[in-house]
Amino acid sequence: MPGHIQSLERAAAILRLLAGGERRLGLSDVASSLGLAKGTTHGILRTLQQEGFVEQDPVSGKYQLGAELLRLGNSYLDVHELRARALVWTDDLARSSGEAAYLGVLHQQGVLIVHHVFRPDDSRQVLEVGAMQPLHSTALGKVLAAFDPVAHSEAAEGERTALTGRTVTTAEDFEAVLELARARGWAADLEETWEGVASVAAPVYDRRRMPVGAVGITGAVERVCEGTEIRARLVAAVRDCARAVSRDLGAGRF
Amino acid sequence: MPGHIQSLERAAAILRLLAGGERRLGLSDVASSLGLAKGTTHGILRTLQQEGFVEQDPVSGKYQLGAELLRLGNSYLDVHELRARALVWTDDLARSSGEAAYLGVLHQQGVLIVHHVFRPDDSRQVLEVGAMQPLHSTALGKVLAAFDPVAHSEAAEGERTALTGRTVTTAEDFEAVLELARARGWAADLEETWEGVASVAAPVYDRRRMPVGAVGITGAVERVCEGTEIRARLVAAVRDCARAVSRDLGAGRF
DNA sequence: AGCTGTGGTCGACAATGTCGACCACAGCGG
DNA sequence: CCGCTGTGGTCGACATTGTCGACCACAGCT
Repeated sequence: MPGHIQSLERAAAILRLLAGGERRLGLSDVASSLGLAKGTTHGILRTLQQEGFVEQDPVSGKYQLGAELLRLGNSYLDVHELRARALVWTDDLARSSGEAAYLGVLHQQGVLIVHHVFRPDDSRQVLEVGAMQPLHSTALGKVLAAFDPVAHSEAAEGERTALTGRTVTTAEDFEAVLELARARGWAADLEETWEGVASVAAPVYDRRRMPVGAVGITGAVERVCEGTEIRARLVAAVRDCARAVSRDLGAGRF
Repeated sequence: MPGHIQSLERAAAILRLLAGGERRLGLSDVASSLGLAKGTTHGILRTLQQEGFVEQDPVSGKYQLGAELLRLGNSYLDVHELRARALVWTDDLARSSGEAAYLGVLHQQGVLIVHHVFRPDDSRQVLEVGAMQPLHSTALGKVLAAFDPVAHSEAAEGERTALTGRTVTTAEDFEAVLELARARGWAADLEETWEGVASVAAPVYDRRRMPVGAVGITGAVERVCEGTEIRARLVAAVRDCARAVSRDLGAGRF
């Protein structure tokens, strides 16, 4: 049995390394970072380059990620059934709530944003599709951790770094937060990830009633909150959206 | 010399195959499509799955692209210098022109959209970042083919399929179109790709004065055109934007 | 010049990935 | 109900394939 293909694992490690570092990396950097021989690293990089997964700056010789990854990532979105179903509903959610709407799924130890609808005003906003958010501090992450067992263990085992003064970091407090989310059917993030920013999210279920993702909205705490709580109207809008997407996926009535 | 790593090339072929087909593919489909033994294919797929590049539907056993590709594709955008410089200028372009703005680069035989600013109204629009456009019929593609020698040979060798009745397909006509683009410094697409849709684009240069991409706008022909020509105001806006981005990249004055 | 770094090449060696037969299971039709 | 045919998946022998580390050419500093 060819357990796992070594060269592929190494290629993946190289890609992740290039994705992590802000700027381009040289051949020697890559080789030493992964503990590989230069020749080996060069062979992998050359092949990755030929396939378009990696590009090389002709003058400096440094390597960076390639365009083919963007194209394939886009194709991933096309195939994604959850995202396809959620497109129209999240659009309505952003419109009715007046805030940016997000759709996230569990990926490794975080939430991967697979859809993002801009807040419906003319402000300049950057698209966050493909970005990762922490499980322990965001509304999307808490929802996943509360309702998806896999996400729960990832969140429990992972580190809970304090991103603001309000971030929940201890295991007991975090479990209490998840318990509350399970009881209420939704989760909130009150300046626990970014100062001045709050979010609400609710789970999306598939036809087997298994949680497959979370939808939510994020916005300035002054707009999203009323006192120390999320505005009830927004909570209702998010939950309605999550139910609508779940129904589209075949989860039936609740 | 380890020419090219076979297993990596095969893995890339599998990913492209999965990206091409609309729906998920089974192990046997993949193996027969690529002419590989099932065992070999399974080994590659298993590794790709472990690395997150491929996901497997637990019930049907079919394979599809994985979330890690989206994450890496997003990282590619972060590193992309051209895109980073263009962010603010394309935003202004969309605002001043009232149309959707695009930034594209050459990738294989087409234009890869690396940035897309929605038309500034409340209509529902789908993000096209990561999508590909043809070189021979779109304004972005013509600009690249006219100014970038590599793009030119790709376009000349590639097939020019007629997407509408107005698509330029013969080699002579196409070269004339490119000559016009070089003379004017910009290119147009008057319903040559989609019925009722027109676009304008201009080239972006880097610090070595080499063309590295193209910016442009796309919109309904009634709004973008005046008679049989693009509105002069929009052409000027696109060219200004292209110059601004080029200047940001260090191309200096023209 | 000479040093030290870079990316890149080469060839020997064996670890590695490949192949094709084989297995367990599921769905279908007789 | 039972084989048939399809699926995804496993296994072990074989040799192809990728790996290693020394080596090369070049560039930028001392």
